[in-house]
Amino acid sequence: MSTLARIAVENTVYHFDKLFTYLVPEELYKTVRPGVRVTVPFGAGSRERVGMVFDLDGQEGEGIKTVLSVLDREPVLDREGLGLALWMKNRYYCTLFEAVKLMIPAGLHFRLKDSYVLSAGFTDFDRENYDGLSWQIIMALRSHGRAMPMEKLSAALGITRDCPEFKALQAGGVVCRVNLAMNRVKDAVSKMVRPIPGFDGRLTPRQREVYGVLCDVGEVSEKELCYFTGASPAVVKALCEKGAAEVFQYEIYRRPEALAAEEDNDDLILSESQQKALEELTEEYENAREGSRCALLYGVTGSGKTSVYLKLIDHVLAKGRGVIVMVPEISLTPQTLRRFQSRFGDQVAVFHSGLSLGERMDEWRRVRQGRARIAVGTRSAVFAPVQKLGLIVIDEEQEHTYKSEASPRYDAREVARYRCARSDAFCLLSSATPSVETFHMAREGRFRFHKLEDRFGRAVMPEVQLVDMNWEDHPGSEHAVGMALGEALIENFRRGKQSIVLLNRRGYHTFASCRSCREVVSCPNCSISLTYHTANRRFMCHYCGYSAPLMKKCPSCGSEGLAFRGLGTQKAEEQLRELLPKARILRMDTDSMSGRYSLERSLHEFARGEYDVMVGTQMVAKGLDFENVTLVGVISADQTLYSDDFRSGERTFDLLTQVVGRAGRGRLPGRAVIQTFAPENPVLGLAAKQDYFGFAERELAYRKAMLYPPFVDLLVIGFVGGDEKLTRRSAERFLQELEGLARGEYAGLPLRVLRPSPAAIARVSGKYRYKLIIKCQNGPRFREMIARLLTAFAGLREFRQVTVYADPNPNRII
DNA sequence: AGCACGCCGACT
DNA sequence: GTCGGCGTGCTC
Repeated sequence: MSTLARIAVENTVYHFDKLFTYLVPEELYKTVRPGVRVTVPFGAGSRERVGMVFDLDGQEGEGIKTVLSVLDREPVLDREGLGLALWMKNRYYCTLFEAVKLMIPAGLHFRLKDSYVLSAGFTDFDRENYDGLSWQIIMALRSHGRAMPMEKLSAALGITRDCPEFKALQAGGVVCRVNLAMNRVKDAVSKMVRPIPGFDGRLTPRQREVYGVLCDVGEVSEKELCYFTGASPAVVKALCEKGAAEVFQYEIYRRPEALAAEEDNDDLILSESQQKALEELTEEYENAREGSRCALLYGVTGSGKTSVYLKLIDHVLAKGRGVIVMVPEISLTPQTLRRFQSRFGDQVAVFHSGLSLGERMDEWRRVRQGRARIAVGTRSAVFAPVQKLGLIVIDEEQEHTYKSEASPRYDAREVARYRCARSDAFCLLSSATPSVETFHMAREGRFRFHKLEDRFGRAVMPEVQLVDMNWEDHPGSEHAVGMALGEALIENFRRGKQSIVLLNRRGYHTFASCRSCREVVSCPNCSISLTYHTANRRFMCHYCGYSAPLMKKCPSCGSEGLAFRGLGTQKAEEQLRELLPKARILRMDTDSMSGRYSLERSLHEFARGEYDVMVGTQMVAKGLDFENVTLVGVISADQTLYSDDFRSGERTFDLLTQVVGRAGRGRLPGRAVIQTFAPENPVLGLAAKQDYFGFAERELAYRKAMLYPPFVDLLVIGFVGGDEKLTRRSAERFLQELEGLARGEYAGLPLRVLRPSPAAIARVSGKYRYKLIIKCQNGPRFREMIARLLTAFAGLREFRQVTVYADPNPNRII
């Protein structure tokens, strides 16, 4: 009979994180189970912390402490979730509790508040024995009754944790410290009432009336019952006491989005190629053997990939299994959601960053209890506690948003594959422009490749025109819209059709530079220029949040000649208005779409034809489906090409393909005009031809030659510190240690390490950043070596002021 | 990241 | 002879 439990503890740091063994006291035998959270004493001061029970094993040993309390009645994680946390620690160099936190909605997180009470045996209420402040503390605690959080004590008496009188009271055993586990959000419960049928006892007229209503409706909330009958809660109470009704707690599920009014009962009609893909996928889903639990659905924009997987989901649900659908943030539009909700109704739970804590918690519970069997959402939806998982769909799998850029730096696509392997589920990647990594795997036969090469219905691929802006009259001048695009926009407007204009991200920034000293206005804390925001008339730093009001004089030389460069969406909107004075123009960017529902409303209005032109940043490029859009314009295609990152070609191709794909989705043919200063660039040429395969071959050849993924795995080690020299030396030292291990104990691992160098943005928030790029094969032995290095490095006193982190397969090299 | 332990200097 | 500075090491 085991009395030990192995527990992951919160707020540990990577280099000493592990499962800690605790003794389970007899009175907690029944409640301490894997997957429940407990509080445990931790560290030299045995301060109370939250922990997650992983298992009931453990080795008896020196200095084992005892579990203090249990926080959950029911496990919040199952065996699979616990296994996933262990896997994530190993793979992403995070702590176990960090991984655990990802799988539990924030609304269920506990925060321990340190609080104080008078000691149980304390009776010495003799004022003479205390100084003024001590007496005030005693009185405050006595009148409060319950445990009093430190913040309340501070607010009431102005004391701090380490004020001498307060410490003395603790040392003297008068006051003792306890911890309150606070849930961040209250449970969304309401008092429900239901009748006990066939009651024939005596009732007052009022009670009889209420009982009648209750029998008609069945279950209602007490509030509603009183509202409809005009009775008071006292009547309900009386009914319960007489045995005519009973009350129970019911969780109200707050739905993130209202269900669509129009029901989609029509069965989807698939084209021949969709039907073929569906049949193959269904067959594969049923007969998948070990190792082929993944497939790629490649389909050109507008080919109807969603319809295929909606049908596949039908099949999976019919077999009694659950589904996760991941979509990139950018295309989690109300349009997409509505398709799922109108088809699957309440079975769908939604997860994304726009939900409130309570909403996310409610959705999580519905999934955990099996009341919703489809989880739709962004990156974090991969952790949804779907029961009997049968399928994970990753829509637009190449999107960078699936990789977390903050710790734990997990990749939701990898987590998806891991979960599928564990649950014997099927993983479907879907895209019009698969990442070259995925394309490579499919081509190597690692998983099957299904193609939809034609647009759905009668729609055809748009005709694309690449315009060389070097021949425009005023190259690089204020005029964003060139002749060809301008004429196309006018023509399209004249024909009563809608247009979408994309302004590429980089060009969207407006920065200022001085006409006399040429200095660019930049952030004092970061090595980056400040961006001017018209909305608040301030210069802002997108990295550290620094901002400064619009200035007249140049901050470095003091002359009054600041010139604004770059083109913002507002500027583009103005130019479009000049060009098309009668057109109704909708500007879409994060500034104008800040409200929670303004995006949805704008899209709806655009769909209804209340606008002629939509202009915006990347948010107009993806996922939108309007059949009256027949023209797409790209103001400057080059910007993403110039970043010196190995994925820049891929990002450009993806963006252009996606935005071009917005045109001609209905019956009318579409066209696209792409403006560029580098028309000879092969990536642009291939994008204009919509030749994904040509692009992928070319890109793979480049990746192979330069030794980039998928031919190697990348691991970037980041170093951040306040002192530049020290930060650089820490990177050099890490390299030295790495070389030691790689030549010694870990000899033979395929490895290539680039010399440490400053990050692309060398300084952020006043801290210097260096990086070490490791090209490797990310296997268990390699990870073990890195884990050892990270642990050892944390022990080096010399570099205490430098923080180190490891980022496997980053989106971009910092 | 805390927190205690321990080894040196300034004080009653 | 003791209190407390912070440098060093551990966390069941």
